[in-house]
Amino acid sequence: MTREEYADFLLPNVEHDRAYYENLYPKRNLKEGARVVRVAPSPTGFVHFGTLFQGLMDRSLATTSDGVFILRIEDTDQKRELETGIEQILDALLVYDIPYDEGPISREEEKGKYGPYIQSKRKDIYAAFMKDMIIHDLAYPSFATAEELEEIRKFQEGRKARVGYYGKYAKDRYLSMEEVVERVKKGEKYAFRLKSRGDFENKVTYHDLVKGDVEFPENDVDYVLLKEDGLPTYHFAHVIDDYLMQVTHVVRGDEWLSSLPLHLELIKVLGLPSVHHLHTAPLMKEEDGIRRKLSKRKDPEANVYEFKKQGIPKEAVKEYLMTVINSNFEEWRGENPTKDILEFPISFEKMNVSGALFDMEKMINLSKNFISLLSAEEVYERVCAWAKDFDSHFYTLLKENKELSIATYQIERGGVKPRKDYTSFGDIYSHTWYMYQEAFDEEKKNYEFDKITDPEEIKKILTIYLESYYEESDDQETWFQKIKEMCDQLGYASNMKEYKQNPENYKGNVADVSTVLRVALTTKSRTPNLYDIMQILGHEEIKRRFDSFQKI
RNA sequence: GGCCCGUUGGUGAAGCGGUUAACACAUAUGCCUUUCACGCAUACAUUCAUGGGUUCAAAUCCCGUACGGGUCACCA
Repeated sequence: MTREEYADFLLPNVEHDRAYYENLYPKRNLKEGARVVRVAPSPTGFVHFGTLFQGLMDRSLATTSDGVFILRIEDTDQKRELETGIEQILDALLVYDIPYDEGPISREEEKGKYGPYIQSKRKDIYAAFMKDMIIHDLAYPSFATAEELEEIRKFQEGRKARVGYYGKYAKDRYLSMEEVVERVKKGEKYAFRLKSRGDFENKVTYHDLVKGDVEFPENDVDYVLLKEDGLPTYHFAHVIDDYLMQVTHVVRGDEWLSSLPLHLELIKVLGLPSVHHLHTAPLMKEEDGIRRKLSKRKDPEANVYEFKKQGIPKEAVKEYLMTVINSNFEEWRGENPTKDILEFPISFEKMNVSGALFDMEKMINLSKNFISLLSAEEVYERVCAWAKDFDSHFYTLLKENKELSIATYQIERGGVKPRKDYTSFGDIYSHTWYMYQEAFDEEKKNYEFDKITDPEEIKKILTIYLESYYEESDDQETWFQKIKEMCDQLGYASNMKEYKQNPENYKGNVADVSTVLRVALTTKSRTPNLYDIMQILGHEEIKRRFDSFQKI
């Protein structure tokens, strides 16, 4: 039996050979230095923050070098696959506006000439490569069951030996073709393993673009490459895909660093051109004094959907991500406040090596700043889009009160010192509900009177103000002048400096009186400019709110 | 346990043999102000995990230790 016949026997019905696929894809015609990168999530749960992190990094790396950004779905684990996993990934990249040049656009359709981009559709390709490996005696079928592997492990642990299927422990690598054929014919199940030629005693160094020089022993473990179900493991699949898709830079989380020796051996043994690697540190979370990776299971903030739900603008999320990816981003942003985030010259050297703590405060700050720079109309558009999905009550309010909403967002917006009190779109209602008549009547009111709390005094101020001083057509200066006049009449200081010098001469000051008006109208002691609020509410509504207060 | 990687303020970090150890977020105080937010000002690492070495000189180079993280699957 020749090795070719042997390979045919083990992998029948494989339509094409390795060379066929190698000639199938045209060589990419890119300019010098162009980077071809890919993000390769597996559809096994909600979309992790890390996927977005890597997606943005890849998009940036590709864009700044006139390269290509590929989305590839790694769905070779059928047990863990989620039904809507692929859709969620596609949706997340769409929502966060991280476009890819090649990849699936739905479960059936895709764009790009180097596909398929969903690994489960590439089964034949992996089989073709495996067949080639069998012919060249680089891999072998292994019948080892989970129980047998467990036994080997226990034995190794008992002797304090390194665990794993390697060297003399890898019994099946010594099987003859005849023995294999016999066992296969008996119906025994098998997977394909690498026939490693590495030597653990041999140290090699590799230059990772993020981690720098890394030294480790050669791989000598016969890892499974093709599983019993015919699907490849990650190690086998990504090496072949990255080769066929002509990826130049493998960007991935640093949990992969320890399997780099295996990947380097595969690349070498298959005779593939070398690629650059970037092993990036994960986002961490600190809890009870210990740091750990942001976890899908335990941390809601690891789910990208959470940010959408909270109403944090996608731009702010990306800005935050970029500050973690390259720490000099903020400096650049300071100098280029209006440029597209993808114009930032991202660099390998600046990528963080250790693993940053996820900082929600920082993200909120970025969100706040971003929202403060939008126009009132933009805020309205965005908050509507958010409320449509997450707050139907607010959504109807917004739709029925477009002018009023925009006028409200206009308060202290624009100019060099824009107001920054909205931390997210989800936060806006709590700052603005009192502007809507309907909401004002519905909400449970907790009047936050501060200095002046005597109900009779408050009622007196409101009555006198409305009867003798309030004039809707007044400009802000006149409006305030009149409040001051009222203060003088009622024994409150109209001049703050004077009041500070001799507080005992007065019942209170103009700030205290303003607070009474503010609270009576909004229930809150802290609001944006009161004059603007009163202009928007209008005479009638002001009177209505004052009157309703008189009854309490 | 083996093998890798890391350690500069509360957080992200700049720093690449000689610096008052940048900057941003957070925190505190003050100023401004009709409230709040904004803005402005000031404060916050007597020291770069730790011990030793090299050097005229170390956060920066070397070695050890401690601590933290990752990984040791027919999961990715």
